[in-house]
Amino acid sequence: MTSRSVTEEGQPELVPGLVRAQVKAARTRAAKQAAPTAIAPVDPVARVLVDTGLAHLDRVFDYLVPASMADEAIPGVRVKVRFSGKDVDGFLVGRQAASEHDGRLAPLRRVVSPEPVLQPQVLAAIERLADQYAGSRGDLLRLAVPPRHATVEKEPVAHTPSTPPTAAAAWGGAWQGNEGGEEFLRALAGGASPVAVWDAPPGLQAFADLTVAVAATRASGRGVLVVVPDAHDADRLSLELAGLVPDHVVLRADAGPAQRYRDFLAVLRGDVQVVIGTRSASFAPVRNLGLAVIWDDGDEVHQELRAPYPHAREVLRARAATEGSALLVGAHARSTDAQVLVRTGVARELPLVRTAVRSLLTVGVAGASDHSLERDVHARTSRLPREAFELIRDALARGPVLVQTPRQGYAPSLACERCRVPARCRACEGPLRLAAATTPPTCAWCGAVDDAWACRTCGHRGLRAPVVGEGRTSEELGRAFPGARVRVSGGDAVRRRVEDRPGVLVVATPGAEPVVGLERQLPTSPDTGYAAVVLLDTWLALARPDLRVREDALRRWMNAAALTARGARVLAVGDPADPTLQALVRWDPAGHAERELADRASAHMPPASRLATLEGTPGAVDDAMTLLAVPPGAEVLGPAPHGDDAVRVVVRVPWSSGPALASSLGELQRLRSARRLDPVRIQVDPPTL
DNA sequence: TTAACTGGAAAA
DNA sequence: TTTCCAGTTAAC
Repeated sequence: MTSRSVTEEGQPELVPGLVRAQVKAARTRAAKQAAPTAIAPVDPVARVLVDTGLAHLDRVFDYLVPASMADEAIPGVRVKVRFSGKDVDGFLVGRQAASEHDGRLAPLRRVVSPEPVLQPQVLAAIERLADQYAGSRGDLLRLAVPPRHATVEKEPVAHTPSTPPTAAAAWGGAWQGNEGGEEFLRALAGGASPVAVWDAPPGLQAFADLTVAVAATRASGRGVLVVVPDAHDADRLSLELAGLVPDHVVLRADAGPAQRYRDFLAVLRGDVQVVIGTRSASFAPVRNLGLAVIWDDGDEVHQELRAPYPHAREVLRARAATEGSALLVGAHARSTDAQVLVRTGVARELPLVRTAVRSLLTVGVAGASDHSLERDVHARTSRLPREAFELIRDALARGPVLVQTPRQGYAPSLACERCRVPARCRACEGPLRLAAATTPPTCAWCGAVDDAWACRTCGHRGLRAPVVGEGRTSEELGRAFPGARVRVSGGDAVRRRVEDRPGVLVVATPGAEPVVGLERQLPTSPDTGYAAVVLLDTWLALARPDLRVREDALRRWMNAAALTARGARVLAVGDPADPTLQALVRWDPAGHAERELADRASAHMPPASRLATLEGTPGAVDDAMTLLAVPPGAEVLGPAPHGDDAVRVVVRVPWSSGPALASSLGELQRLRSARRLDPVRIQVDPPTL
């Protein structure tokens, strides 16, 4: 106060810089109060989605647009606004002439960037997903819009002229393996938007078909978004697309923030209209989206791990529905979720042409039943029935051979040799393991050594190792086929490619199977691929106590079998009477999905029924359940202990009550947030329990 | 962060 | 009944 007046009077200052700054600030403040900022002449009200992190405030709030921001404050831009005393981030989602709000409106503080990063179509999909997953728009926005990178935004736009769509003449021969395939293509090319479940034929040609579907959509002037499980698939598809649709981009989740934002802007600005990527790409703002594709939707990596845990298939479904685009759910093995789309009439199916499959490969089962194990010396010593041994030996002479062996840790690692009951620790019931071939069995939990183990069920003293890692399998196979070059892929040493030559024996865990051919090279013909594929220990893949074991096992087997060359043989080692193995032998993805769905229906399990989980401290979950208005016909299971001092409740409803359940859960989240209750983690449609 | 609102107790 | 205060709630 005194120092200010001193300055006004022009007398000497003690701290000149500081005093001058204070005076300046005071004058600015005064000026602001005297002349309130001018408001934009047209549509002065901005609708803003404010990121408060609070579920009950997850909606738009109105702000005034200062005249200075009139041109930049367009729908989709990031803004800063004052919200209950704090500066918070938000997205401007609309402009209008007036507000419904009867209080005073605060002005926008700042338009953070002129880029309209939140496109209205993407917002529409987010609204839908927020309802479906009882989640907040804010959480979904974090998944949909990458963090801003100012430097990248200022980079000059490299304008590459878009390549004209390819002529239909180049599509000959594609989609012959599926009933209704050509019709689907014609619909895409003609600008229509079919929704289809595609049973992709085995062989490396599936991505060639996919490429043609992309080209057909481009020919109608529309954009395409393809979501694949991992970066290897993205690279392979990108390679396939290079010929027909060179103008595409691969969005990489593992790229740095700058590259991610650069690619995002290229898509946003319409520089590229064909996008490939993993699940985080499912929100990419592709211009004039004509086709959304999810490849291998049964792969668990399509499940988002951040709230509200949307599945990429559901994100693409929302995108296709709100943008009126086509949707293709494609895989070698049909998921039960895809089957629901078929069953409910949402999607038409593109089933396999039986004769086409028969010309591509033959599948057999080598019975490793107890009976044949006793007769077959090979099976006893190396888990490899004679039939499999002979197939590998013969096929190695023609080309590379793939042996798929279940991943370590699928099941307890030691079991009774005779009755196969898992071996457990006498002290703590933990699973027994072998650290090395020469050490005695040791408990994986408490470390107790048990060198005098005997089976508690049958008294037998012999142990077998049902889960043999790819390391030991490769040793065994190396001994069985001394001339072969053994290549191992799995764990953290995944091999993408393997050379196309006879004598190469690949041992891989499910999902880590290398593709035959060179890294930057397309399959040269339908004859590229493994000469044979052997699936070991199939009973083990079916032994997991998981709701989706069967569909997951068939998916992993079919994906491995699909890497074969035309005319190859596939042999599964397992029980010939098992229905899932029979579906593999008949190559019947649709029938298996239908039977699995029927089983789930009779067991009231998803996706035939729909469920949601609520997790949290016992008190929080209890409060939540009191507040939750469950729809009629709902069953509440639990609470059951879940992790350290947390419990979980499962709410199950008939399929038709899914939306009602989601809406009750959304209401619950808003109520909880408004009352500041302890957090509860809610997951709608969790893939497994 | 803060203004507006609520409800209960004290003052009139 | 009015006034005051503390705690709660909405938040543009």
